[in-house]
Amino acid sequence: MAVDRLYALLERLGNLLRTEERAAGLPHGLQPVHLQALRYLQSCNRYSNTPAALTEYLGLTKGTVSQTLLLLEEKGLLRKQADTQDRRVIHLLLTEAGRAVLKEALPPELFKRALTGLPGEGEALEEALTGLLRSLQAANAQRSFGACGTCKHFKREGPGRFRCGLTQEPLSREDSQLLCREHEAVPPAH
Amino acid sequence: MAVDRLYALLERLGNLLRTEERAAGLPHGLQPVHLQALRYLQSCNRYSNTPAALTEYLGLTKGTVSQTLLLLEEKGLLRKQADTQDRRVIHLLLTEAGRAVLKEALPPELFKRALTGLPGEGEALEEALTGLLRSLQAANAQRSFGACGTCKHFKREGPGRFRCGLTQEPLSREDSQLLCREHEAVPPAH
DNA sequence: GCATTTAGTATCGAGTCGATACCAATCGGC
DNA sequence: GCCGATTGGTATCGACTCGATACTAAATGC
Repeated sequence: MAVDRLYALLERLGNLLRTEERAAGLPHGLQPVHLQALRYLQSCNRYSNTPAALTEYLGLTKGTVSQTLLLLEEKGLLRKQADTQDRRVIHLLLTEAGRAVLKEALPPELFKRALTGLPGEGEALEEALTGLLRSLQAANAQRSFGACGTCKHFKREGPGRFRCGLTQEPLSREDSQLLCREHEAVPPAH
Repeated sequence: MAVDRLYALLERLGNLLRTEERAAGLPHGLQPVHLQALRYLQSCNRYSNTPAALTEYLGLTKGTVSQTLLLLEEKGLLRKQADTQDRRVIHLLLTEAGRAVLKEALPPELFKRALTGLPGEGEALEEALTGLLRSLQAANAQRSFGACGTCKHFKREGPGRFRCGLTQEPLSREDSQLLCREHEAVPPAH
């Protein structure tokens, strides 16, 4: 029974967010999925700003995402840059216009206002939702797209010096806060 | 900053649910919004099973919802019944087939599985999400569509005997658990 | 080297969704 | 009562999402 109620709650919240997002994108002629793509590209690292990564993130098919990107490029909100190593790969970079739109539209004003009344800045809620999301992603065999610094491959080498255990690349403090498509959550301590 | 993270979390959860829902509806040729409509109609009371109420619940326009209902009626998942009092109003009733589809499809299997691992049956999460939803609905000047028994018009008249302070109608125990479009949350105690 | 896999694009059709226009019934003044 | 305003619902249209399928090109594996 509790499962049904939780499901209904999440569905309703999702719809509300979507409606808000639709309204927020309307002045710019953007749909919810466009804003979501822009937001992802703004917060992902340099290995995860490709159509394929975005496809996994959004949970859509690559054909659908390809169309979305075409539209965003036409509107001048992002540009494509060929990868120097792998000539099949394309990197998606937000333009200044893209950043500006995002800054104006997300999160929607009403969402921010509704959240100010939340107890304890919503820390507990954030933790609970993260747990739920990880659980759902695990059940779906989906990537988690967490922040680099919370990944099990993340290694501390000194004050302000980090490294990725997977690519062996050094990481800056800013890097550690970006989303990574290779992210794997640290298994919870028992 | 915490607002951004919370927003991202909710957006992602919403997308995941939507993807699940899409998959769950596919075998029946139904879209997410169709399942949502069926679920609402299953759990709302007899004053709230109209196109207008569903429109408010889903946050769409009445034209859009009218189309959705046309499709569901064609598929034999619901039937329409004219109101005896107000001849403009139509009541939407799930058919057996509609109930069957819903029972099979929602909540999606993976969601149920993901939730079993949640601490404390998710009671705390449910409470937090309810608070967030109410807050968002208030900010949006939207109706809350809560269960009748949690409404400020709900009156206890004795063991198992209730009454709605708005319509003055007597309510059964089952009535008290159904969603109502006139629902207004009890203001939180200070 | 050659089959397989992976990254991305192109095209098509089904369907959502909002906007606009419309009709019928009810309600509110008076 | 009566007439304008409001409410409940439908119809139609166009923009857009999304999945499915088919395709190209580059990389990978054996």
